[in-house]
Amino acid sequence: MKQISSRFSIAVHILSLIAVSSKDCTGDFIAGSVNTNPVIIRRIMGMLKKAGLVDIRPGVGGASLLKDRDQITLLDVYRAVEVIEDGQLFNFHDDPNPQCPVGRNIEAALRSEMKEAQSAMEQRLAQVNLSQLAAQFV
Amino acid sequence: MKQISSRFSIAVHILSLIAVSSKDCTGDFIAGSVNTNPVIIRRIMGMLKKAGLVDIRPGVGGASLLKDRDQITLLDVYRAVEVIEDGQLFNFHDDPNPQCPVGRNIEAALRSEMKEAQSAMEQRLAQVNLSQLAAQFV
DNA sequence: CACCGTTGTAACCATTGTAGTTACTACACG
DNA sequence: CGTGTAGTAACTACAATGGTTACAACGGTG
Repeated sequence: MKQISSRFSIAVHILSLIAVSSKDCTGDFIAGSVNTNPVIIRRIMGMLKKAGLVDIRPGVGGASLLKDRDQITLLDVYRAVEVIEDGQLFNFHDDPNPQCPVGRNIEAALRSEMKEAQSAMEQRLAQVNLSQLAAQFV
Repeated sequence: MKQISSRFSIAVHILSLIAVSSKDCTGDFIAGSVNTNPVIIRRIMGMLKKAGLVDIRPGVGGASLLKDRDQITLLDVYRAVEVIEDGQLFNFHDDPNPQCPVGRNIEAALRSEMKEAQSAMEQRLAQVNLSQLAAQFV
């Protein structure tokens, strides 16, 4: 299966850098720490900006957090960069046969469980914020 | 992002059919209820067979469960069909820069949280078995 | 045994998401 | 104005997915 995109881990990396770094964080500087192309960083920072997590200064460069470090959770970051259709982690096969009792009823039953499982994961992500994470790499 | 493959929902559909159906479940019959190509069904049933969940009779056709309905959880099905590298739902970007304090330490910290989030989802899937699901479509 | 329906695969295709690259424009400041 | 940065568009390469056709292997039944 396709894993959840590394955009998420890169985004967390970006925000951590901005959080702990006193100096100006330019896209190229971040790209050096993440070890990837600056355009990748700019794309993801664009998503973080759109989500209202960071402020980016065009022209002169540099980024800063728009919220307090302990107000940004991993779920916020996940939601900012993992744009899925309808936010549904699980895919459901199209058009089960309504003539069949199983085909007719399985969708509602299974979708409910899928939603619960996804929610369990998201709740766990919501428990961790940037401060807690940054404290782990002293 | 790419959603979790519909193989999972189809696999649950297949097992539900086998569980509630008294007559022989052939691949073509199941394909009719799922509303897809029989080869898709055979591929997924092959995974379920390899996982030890079902027994399939070649030649004459027909499948049956190898475990009791309440001994097969959604997590069993998920693990049977969603084969990910190392079983890791989250992807982590390669080779953060070890020269940078953030790049050097973020991987361990973040991987730990990713593991917890994935585990939370899987634990939720493990709470539901085929009997409970089948009971929902009376 | 011959036939028939089924399972088990291999091969191929179109579509989509991902990650990366190059190139260019827009912007802010000294 | 010149420099360095952000913001994008366009393109490539690669992999997963879902689907399709085709064919071999298998197991009963007439």
